[in-house]
Amino acid sequence: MGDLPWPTDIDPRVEELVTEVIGRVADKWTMVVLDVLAEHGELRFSRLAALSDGISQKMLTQTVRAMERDGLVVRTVHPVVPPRVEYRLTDLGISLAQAFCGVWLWAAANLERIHASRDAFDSRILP
Amino acid sequence: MGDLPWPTDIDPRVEELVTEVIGRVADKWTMVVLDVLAEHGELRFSRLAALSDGISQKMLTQTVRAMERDGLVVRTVHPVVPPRVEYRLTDLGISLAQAFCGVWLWAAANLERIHASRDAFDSRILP
DNA sequence: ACCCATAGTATCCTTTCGGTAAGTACCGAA
DNA sequence: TTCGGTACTTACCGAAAGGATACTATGGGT
Repeated sequence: MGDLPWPTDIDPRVEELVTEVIGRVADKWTMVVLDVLAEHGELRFSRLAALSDGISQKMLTQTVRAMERDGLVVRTVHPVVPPRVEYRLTDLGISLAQAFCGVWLWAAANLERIHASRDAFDSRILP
Repeated sequence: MGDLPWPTDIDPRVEELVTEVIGRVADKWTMVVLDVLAEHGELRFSRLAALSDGISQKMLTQTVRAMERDGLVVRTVHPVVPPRVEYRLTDLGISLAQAFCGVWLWAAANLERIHASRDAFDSRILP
């Protein structure tokens, strides 16, 4: 085994950093926001909230700030009243969205297998 | 905008299910275990624990059980004493590992950009 | 003088996460 | 008879995530 199509001989120090970055970035809301911004381009806060189904204002602010810090989105504040703030992906954010595309497609393609497996597992252990 | 290289016209009901699956699967420990099993093939519980750096016994049991339920790993119990339990990825698990490969490579390739962005962000808002 | 809209903060509170530590079952070896 | 080795399970507890709600700042319109 170990013959998967990617390098396995990575510096463990780098591996640790990568794990940390993935843990940060592979969060539910980050992926949703990433997806929404990838599909719709630049969006204002309230529109982004409406499109990110189920997110709370607090979580959206938090998510989008962390993404800005990581260089995934740019946040443009227009000094007007009422406030107008626009969010869009950076090149880095777009490249991450493309990387996640594989996971997204995998999930879509295997939805039924996963649910079938869950049902089988549950009826195996519960009466 | 919206000209990203994947379909955007998905049934919202499916989209919701996909989000749920991704949320389930894109968990820190699941990704670590997935990676370890992809690299090492079949492993016993204690070896898997040792290779999944930083995980507790409880979390490993929990993670691996959820993965079994979702059909990502098979758990083989050998009825011997002391107990011997082996874990390996299913085809579904392997395909997920491959899908995440893109994210992994992205993280490895952009580590420095991310940390640079964080440093810049932090020195911009903190004194 | 008052109201509105937007993009937040701040606060409270509940749920979940996750670590430690202890207990369990089993049988063969000493 | 007691010990050891493996793979758990259970109980407990503090930390952190995350939802709901209320509050803030601002200036233009009426």
